[in-house]
Amino acid sequence: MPASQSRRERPAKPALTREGIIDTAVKLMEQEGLQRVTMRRLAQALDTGPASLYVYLANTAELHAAILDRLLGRVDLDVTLAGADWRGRLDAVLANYEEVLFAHPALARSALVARPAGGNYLALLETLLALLAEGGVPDLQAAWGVDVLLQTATASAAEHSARREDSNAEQDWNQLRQALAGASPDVHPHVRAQADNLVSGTPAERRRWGIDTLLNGIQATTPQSW
Amino acid sequence: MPASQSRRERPAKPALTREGIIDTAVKLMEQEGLQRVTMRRLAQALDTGPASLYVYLANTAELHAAILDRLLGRVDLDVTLAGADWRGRLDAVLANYEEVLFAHPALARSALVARPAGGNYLALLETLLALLAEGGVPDLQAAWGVDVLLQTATASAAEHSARREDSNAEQDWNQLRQALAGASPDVHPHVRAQADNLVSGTPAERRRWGIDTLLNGIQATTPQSW
DNA sequence: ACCTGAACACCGTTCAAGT
DNA sequence: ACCTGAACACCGTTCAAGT
Repeated sequence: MPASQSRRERPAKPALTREGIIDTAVKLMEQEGLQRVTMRRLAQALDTGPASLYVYLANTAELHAAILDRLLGRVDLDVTLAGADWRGRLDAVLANYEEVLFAHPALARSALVARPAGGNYLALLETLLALLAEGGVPDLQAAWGVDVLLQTATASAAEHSARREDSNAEQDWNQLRQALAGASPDVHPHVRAQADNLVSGTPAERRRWGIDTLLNGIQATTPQSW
Repeated sequence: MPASQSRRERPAKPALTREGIIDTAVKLMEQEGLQRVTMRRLAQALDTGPASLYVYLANTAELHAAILDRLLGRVDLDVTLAGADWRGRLDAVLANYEEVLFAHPALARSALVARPAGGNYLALLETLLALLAEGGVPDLQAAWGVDVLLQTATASAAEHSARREDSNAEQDWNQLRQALAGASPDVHPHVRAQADNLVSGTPAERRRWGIDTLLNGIQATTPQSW
């Protein structure tokens, strides 16, 4: 019996690869949330020490970016809504993008800062640019527009998913409602008058309006116009 | 000599108060950055143990929220640009808001998730709502609009300041430029064609266009229109 | 009521040494 | 080249005990 087979308590430990590490990281995130995907825990899941991961990943930020790009692969870019025009399809893609991020607030937050540069992000950009082109949006406006569209969708996902996950975020929200409703009509007349409007609408309604607003603005606003 | 004066190596240790703690936290942040404002370091700066802070603050998130509201007090809401219309003034307020957040990327990031409910935030909302009202923007559109305007400004600050602070974020950016420029004309034709446009413009130009785009959209888009 | 020492249960990252 | 044990320098939060 060769020495390599003498101890077989666990399934053969697979060789470390960047892909394999990220696979495990995604699984770990799905089971325990991104906040549990630390270098140490990930190493433990891979049956090694944390130092080993630094052969494949420069730091935690790079790990999170890699996880994000993996997740972006789940966004359905081939939405074929029967009879939907380009706006309807663009809305569907962004809604789906938000849904994917919605499951992982911390990831959405990191997406706002560390732009992914992976293949799946490129594919998402391509789809959005194609839809804007189909809608006759001039090139530069479309290019700058996708940025704002994605930024809004990402921020939205970060906010709403955090509100669901952290009980603190929900408390913050209630505190804000109270502060708005209790605003003095003398000091903050507009806030007071608009207290209800400021918190009205479902997340879906807000998103829908936000995207529509952005699209209307993007179509109407030439960068050189001022 | 009373016992209370027998040891006087350091200036009399001031009694802990929430305000005092946050004062110290803001100073600490200015000197060493938000990432250094931990419960432990803050306690050290206050010449006490970390457990003492939990009498006044429920957790680190609450600490960061309090710091944020303090900083919001520095946004100049009385911009009186000679001859500027409401749009010009709104742009100035948001530019100033971004500047204030720009100095502290981590804070900008937290602002996206934990909405501040303090007095300074209320004052900012009031100013923005007043400017939109002056511009004749219908109430509901104005209420939903300030949200998107602030969200965009916040996300923008978070992104650009992170790029300045983390050398990693700058690397990410360069990687993205490369990925865009190197996109295959067959697989990602729109991305390839728009590679330059996607990264063109200064942050200021982008912000200006973004706000203008948003305002045009907000004015043109009724929530009930679909 | 307010404050705190000490502990619990963790982190990221580096580096010299091994294979 | 790849991998790792061990260490360095930290974290947030709790809780029993003190004043």
